[in-house]
Amino acid sequence: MMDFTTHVLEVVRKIPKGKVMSYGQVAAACGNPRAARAVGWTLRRLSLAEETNIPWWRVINNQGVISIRGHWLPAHEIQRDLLRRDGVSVSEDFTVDLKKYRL
DNA sequence: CTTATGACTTTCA
DNA sequence: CTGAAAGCCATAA
Repeated sequence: MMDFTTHVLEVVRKIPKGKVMSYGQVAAACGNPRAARAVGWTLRRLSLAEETNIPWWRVINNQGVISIRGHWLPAHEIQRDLLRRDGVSVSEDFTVDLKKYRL
């Protein structure tokens, strides 16, 4: 049994290209559908750790919107570009069609 | 062990 | 539709 953090990293790393996953979805994959906040906490730690090996940009909230509040860098802009690079259409409001891209 | 925080989610107005 | 509040989980101090 992996730790919650490790499990989250594994799940996020397994996200297929052209698809997006919500924090709640990732948390559910870890066995705790309510631990979405914990997922965000862990991923935030990753960005700071420079461990960009993980497609954290494919992880968004259940609304299909990039809720990053930009504390250290304009992640929302970078994330939109990365998602577009993956073939995901992102609106100007940083909204993604979960109906199509939600895994 | 207790308190505080956070890239969330859901429900009510 | 938009806005605010409460709830739940994990990590850090």
